[in-house]
Amino acid sequence: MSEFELLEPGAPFGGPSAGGAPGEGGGDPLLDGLNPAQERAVVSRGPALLIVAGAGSGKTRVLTHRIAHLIRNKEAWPSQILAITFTNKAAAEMRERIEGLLGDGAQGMWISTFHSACVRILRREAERFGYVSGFTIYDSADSRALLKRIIKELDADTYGFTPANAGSKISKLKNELSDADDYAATMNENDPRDRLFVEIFKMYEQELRRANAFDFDDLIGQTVQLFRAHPDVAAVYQRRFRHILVDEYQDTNHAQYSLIRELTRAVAPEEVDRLMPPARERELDASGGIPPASLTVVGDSDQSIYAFRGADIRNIVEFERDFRGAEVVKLEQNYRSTQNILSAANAVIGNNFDRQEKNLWTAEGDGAKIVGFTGYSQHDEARFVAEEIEDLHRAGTAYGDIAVFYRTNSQTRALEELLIRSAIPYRVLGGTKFYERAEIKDAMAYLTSIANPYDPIAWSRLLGAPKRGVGPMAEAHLANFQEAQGISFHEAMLRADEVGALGPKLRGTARQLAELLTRAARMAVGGGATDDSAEEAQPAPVGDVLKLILDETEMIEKLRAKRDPQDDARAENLEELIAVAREFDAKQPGAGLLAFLTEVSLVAAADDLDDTSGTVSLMTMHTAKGLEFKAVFITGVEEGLLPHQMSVDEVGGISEERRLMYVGITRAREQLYLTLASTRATFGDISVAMPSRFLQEIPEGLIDWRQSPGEVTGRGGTESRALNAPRGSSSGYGAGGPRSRGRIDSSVSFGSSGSRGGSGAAAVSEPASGNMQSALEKWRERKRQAKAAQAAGGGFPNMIGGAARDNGDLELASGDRIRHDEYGEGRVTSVTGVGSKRIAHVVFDAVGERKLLVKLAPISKVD
DNA sequence: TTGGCTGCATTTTTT
DNA sequence: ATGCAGCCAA
Repeated sequence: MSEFELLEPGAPFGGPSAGGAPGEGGGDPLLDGLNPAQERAVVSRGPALLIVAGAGSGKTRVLTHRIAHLIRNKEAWPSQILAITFTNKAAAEMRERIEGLLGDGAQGMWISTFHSACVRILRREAERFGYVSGFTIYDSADSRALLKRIIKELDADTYGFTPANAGSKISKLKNELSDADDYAATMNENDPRDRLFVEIFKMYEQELRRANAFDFDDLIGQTVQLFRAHPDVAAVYQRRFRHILVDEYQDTNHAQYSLIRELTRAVAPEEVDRLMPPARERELDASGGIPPASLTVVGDSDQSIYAFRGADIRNIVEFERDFRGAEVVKLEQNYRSTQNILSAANAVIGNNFDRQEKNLWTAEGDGAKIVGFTGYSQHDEARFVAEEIEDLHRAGTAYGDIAVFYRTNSQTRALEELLIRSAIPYRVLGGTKFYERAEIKDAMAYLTSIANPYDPIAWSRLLGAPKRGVGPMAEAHLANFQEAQGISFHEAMLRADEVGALGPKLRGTARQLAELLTRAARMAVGGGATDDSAEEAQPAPVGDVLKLILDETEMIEKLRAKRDPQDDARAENLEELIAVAREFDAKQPGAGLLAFLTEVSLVAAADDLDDTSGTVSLMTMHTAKGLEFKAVFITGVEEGLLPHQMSVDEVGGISEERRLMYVGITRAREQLYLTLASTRATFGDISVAMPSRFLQEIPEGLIDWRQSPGEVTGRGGTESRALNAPRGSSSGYGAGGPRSRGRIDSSVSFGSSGSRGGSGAAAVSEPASGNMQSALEKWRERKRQAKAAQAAGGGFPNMIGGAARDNGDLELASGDRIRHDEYGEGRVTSVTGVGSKRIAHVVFDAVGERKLLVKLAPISKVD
């Protein structure tokens, strides 16, 4: 491949810097404006370097400048650089910044994620170990689909196995580079569950191989195995990459660590002799081997938040012991946040006992105080967030500079609802990703199957989408035939006539489908030219292949023909997919179907951040890592949520949650909001939420409570103080500045007729002190208002009323007269259910009998 | 075989 | 509350 040609010119290897003495300032533009620690991190040379980079300490700058410095000084060729990041987004940004420093000089560098780098290697070397270069990459949904079949076949569900738990167990093992045999060797022989798991694991591996597919974890693990089993293959990369740089090193797992180890191994003299092309004199050390690559890792153990998926914090903690002669540079000066924000971050993280001391500081000022707010419910909390965002926006902060973080994806609902209502443009990062949508997966299944006609998951999926009368029975017959003949699924369908059990109609359908896939496959590789002319045979653009599939299957038309408005959205998503493919074709002409599939498989949540301009960003705190915003809201700062309930019994769980909180806090440049709710609905039931312990770890002077937890629970006293609520010296509700607090309550009834807007605004416009008395008073006032709102009736039934409306303690009994916004008046015949699930059976005068959820229905009592 | 209905589990974070 | 899975009827 062409990358290797870049090795040609004689390059000095890790030797004394050939040119311009670094470090002497000397107006080197790459060192201008760096602080001493940063400069050291750029110019240091040696076998290994650990850059301990606190949040916001300019590590990307250091990393990019270090690479540019190596190139500029002719210490390395671009092709000898391997830079590994965690997300594609980070990789793209790094490449961009290096190009900014070097121009075209960045050509030929490998700047990618662990996963992309491994795919690249595996595709090139796949044949060596029984795979084909066109292998499919299974995402977790695909893995689960496969596991589901296996568990069913083994009847393992009766032992409590689910695709999810078996999958995560397998994933954990693979991250440790263990296989089924390793597990079998250490398991309890007498435990049937263990033995069954080994069965599942083995069958899973076998099926993956048969499908010519890798799962996510394999990408790393198999690359390591490849290097270990084939030293000559490893030597190619060990020789090639002279400088390896790894970002977010604290989040590497054992497999990734091993990969780095393999890549930074010296090449033994006897391997050198087998190298193609022959090694050059200057590449060799005294023994006749090739010396190990230099390794630079950047990380911050305080930001390690992926232990749950195998990240091993020891990788960074023990780096110095691991890589002899390693130098350590600490970056502690923060260039991102105000001192108040940093103090809060330091205070929180300081409660983790087993950490290296590190203190972020900034030369900038204290900045604004952190704002705290406690809502009565998650809707109340969300409303506060929405209103603050409006205020920020009015005051000149762009929407794109604002982010809202949360612990779990399910928290987006309430937030989205209020943002929509407030007409605030926003986007949700992560969560249900574009490529996880059913219709997109359907369409992608065709492309996957074209690239890999042995993939049963893709094939099975495309059979049923769109519906064409092929059910489980027909699928099983075809699959059996496929397996018995050892042919691809496409061939099996092409020869459907030989499958006795199939009716004539199904045979026809199968053949037709096979012909379409074959035609598309021929298009994808290049017009089906003969071997000799293969070079001229141009592979068709991915967009054209996709278009052919969608046209022939009429997937879009069929969706449009349905009545459900959701299906219109699905059709649009498919149009969007075509656009995505076309864009890919334009950006990487001739890259081909396989490259497109790879890219799609490896896009991460944070990757589609690119076009964040003009919208508020919503994301989990995990997704937020590596990003920064002028204003940040951290929501749901409650016990059970942050720290999450699931983490409390796990060893080290709380510490990890604390680091997550730390990551969240340190994303903010100027303004930080911490919000929570005193009650939260989970599974439809409402439960009381306690403020997070992390709140108490923040010095009280740093937080300006707009509404403290004490005020909201009504049990003010103790909690107020514990939670730094302003005692007496309240900066309470409404005293916060030139804003009209009234909006908070008026928006409760947003969407209903404006008839009671006035009273709502009046009710809370008076400043209140943070004591219990007034908190209670306010709470009562709120209730009164809510009642008044109901009594007023009227309003728009279609507004997202459910959330804002909460009839709460509305008591109904058989015989009561009520008024419904839509149905008019009626009489209650009975009330069933309890609590929030009470249902009123009502006979309406106009429309007859209806069943209504008392809590949420737009109803009120008529006296 | 499909589509609709009912019942149930769901909520930790992701390359 | 919602979405998915499994069951049943057409």
